Amino acid sequence: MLKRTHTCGQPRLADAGKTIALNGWVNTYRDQGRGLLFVDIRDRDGLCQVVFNLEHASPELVQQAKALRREDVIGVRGILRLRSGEPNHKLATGEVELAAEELEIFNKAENPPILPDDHDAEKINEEIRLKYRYIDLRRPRMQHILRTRSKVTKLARDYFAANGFAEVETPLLIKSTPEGARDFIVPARLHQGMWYALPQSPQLFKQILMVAGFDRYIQICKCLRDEDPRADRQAEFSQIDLEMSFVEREDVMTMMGGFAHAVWHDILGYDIGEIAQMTWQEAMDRFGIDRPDLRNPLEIREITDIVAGSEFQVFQQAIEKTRAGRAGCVKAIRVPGGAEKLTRKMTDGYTEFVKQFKAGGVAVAKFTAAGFETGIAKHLDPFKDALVARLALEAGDSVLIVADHWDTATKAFGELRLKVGRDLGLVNESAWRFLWVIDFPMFDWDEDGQRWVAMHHPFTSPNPDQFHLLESEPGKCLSAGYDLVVNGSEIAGGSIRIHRMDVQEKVFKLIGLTKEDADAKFGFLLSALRHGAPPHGGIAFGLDRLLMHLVGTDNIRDVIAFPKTQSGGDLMIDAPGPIDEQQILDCGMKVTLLEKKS
RNA sequence: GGGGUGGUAGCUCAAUUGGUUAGAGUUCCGGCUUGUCACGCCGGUGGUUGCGGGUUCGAGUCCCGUCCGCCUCGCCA
Repeated sequence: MLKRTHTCGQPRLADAGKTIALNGWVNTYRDQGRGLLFVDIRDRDGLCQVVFNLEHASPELVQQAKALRREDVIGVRGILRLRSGEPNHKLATGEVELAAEELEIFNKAENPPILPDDHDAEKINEEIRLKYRYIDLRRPRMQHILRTRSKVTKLARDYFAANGFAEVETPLLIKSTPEGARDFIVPARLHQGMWYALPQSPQLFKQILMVAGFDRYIQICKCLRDEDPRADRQAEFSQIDLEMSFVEREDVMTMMGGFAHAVWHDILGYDIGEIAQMTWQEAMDRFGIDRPDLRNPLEIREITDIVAGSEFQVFQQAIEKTRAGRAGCVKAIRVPGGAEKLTRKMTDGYTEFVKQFKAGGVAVAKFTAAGFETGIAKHLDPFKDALVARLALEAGDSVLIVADHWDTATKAFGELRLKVGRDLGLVNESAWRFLWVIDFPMFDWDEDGQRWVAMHHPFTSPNPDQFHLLESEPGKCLSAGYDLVVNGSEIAGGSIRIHRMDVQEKVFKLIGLTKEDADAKFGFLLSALRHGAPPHGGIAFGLDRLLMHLVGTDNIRDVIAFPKTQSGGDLMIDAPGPIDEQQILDCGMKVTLLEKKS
């Protein structure tokens, strides 16, 4: 085998005169005629031009070189030299070329369905790219992304090892749990009729590792949730998962903040500085979402108190609504300069936009020196002074208003705020805005189930000053949870956990788990908590989403080597697929598909 | 489960109101070409219009069903 002396991106002018050898793929070939043939050879770190001077070559070499085609895998040996023609400044190796004397064709390639070219890739159907992933991954962009991913995981292991963390693997075949996402399930051959579940996270195992005295644990692990994917969500995804003993909220946040600092510093050369903090309530009130994008300057203001006396039916009806113990509300966004920037077509579109979040629509008015104009101006005029003060209105602004249930108005406006910000170009796309969101409620009221559900997960502890509310006013009890948000995207989330059995039992009871259920599902946890559980807490970093930010993509499939489609398929291996009947029988089962409801 | 959108040559796209033999660029194949680098020039191959029905003298185009990709609501403790 003709083995390389350099990778394809390495040769430089300083190496000129040396005999070197390269291994790689034929990126392009440019046949100049009887005597001259250029081949760009590509490997993981770049391109190098190879030139064949065919007049002085053996007939075998001429024949082989002439037959080279894209994606053939070759080895070339020859003398590296300064290019005779103009240098190519687009290539790191652009000043030199390899004058080929020896060529070994390791493998001829069939005419490739797609070419691993970043220039083309943007246009190619992702479906084709996923089917031929082994070609798509040859692209410099994809190589860069997956190598960045590798750098991040190495950085995580180094950083946390230096801070006393031990990497421990937790099992993939575990038990289904009632709360949370749908589990992927696996039949248990040795216990016919029983099922394993694949983990949604190593949550309980890492807590038990704390009980087991490991003090500080980390794992870079796969988590699986059988829910529908999105552009930034896959059923199978990766976490940098950690847990610490003898800590309070701030200790975990400092540790994880330090890691975020190291990542942005080492990968992007960017100093993220001090990470700001905001309570969940403030985030919801000002931004309508628990992961505010602080690059967007628009803010939401509640004006329910101001317009409470309004005759306007829309306001009246909204305020009279109640749900989940919260009164309806009227909220407003001031859009600076909106009188000119927001067209009728845009604002009509906003009404359509918020309907997908169940809101009735968006009311609009312009504000000028003379007062409110257009839209619902006459319903706002009576409250002009108070509204100007609350919203800091200036002439030329527009006001967008949503009146509805609190949760509906909050959600709709939270999403609309992002859309308006994008539409008007108010978001500085190049900025990094980090934020810790803290003081989440412990529980959400579930109208359908008529019960409390854990907002984070049921092992989250109340904040130290909140324990007295746990039973008396669970809806007001705040948790010791924390989410790390960057540019409106949640990249990490965690909490201080409950380490006392009596507290854990109370929470289980509150979310409607009977003692029998709790024992059946989580008896091992309760037992562990009885046998010397230290105060502990942890956090998990979403590795895929982290990478999306670092490499600048809004498609999670770009940062996963072999991702799945929205229907959970792998287009390369054509999964999922059928299995042999014997495999099913081995599990003591037979399969009967139910009729699809029409 | 719902909403939206797309599927035509290996790839990226076009095809007027339902109307001739479904075109173009690129890849690929052949020829030419000694300094190209998205090489260039000439010629050629290449089609189950996702799949299955239907309407029609005639369907890429209209209708019904179905599969697949993407975006999204629900969902994602």
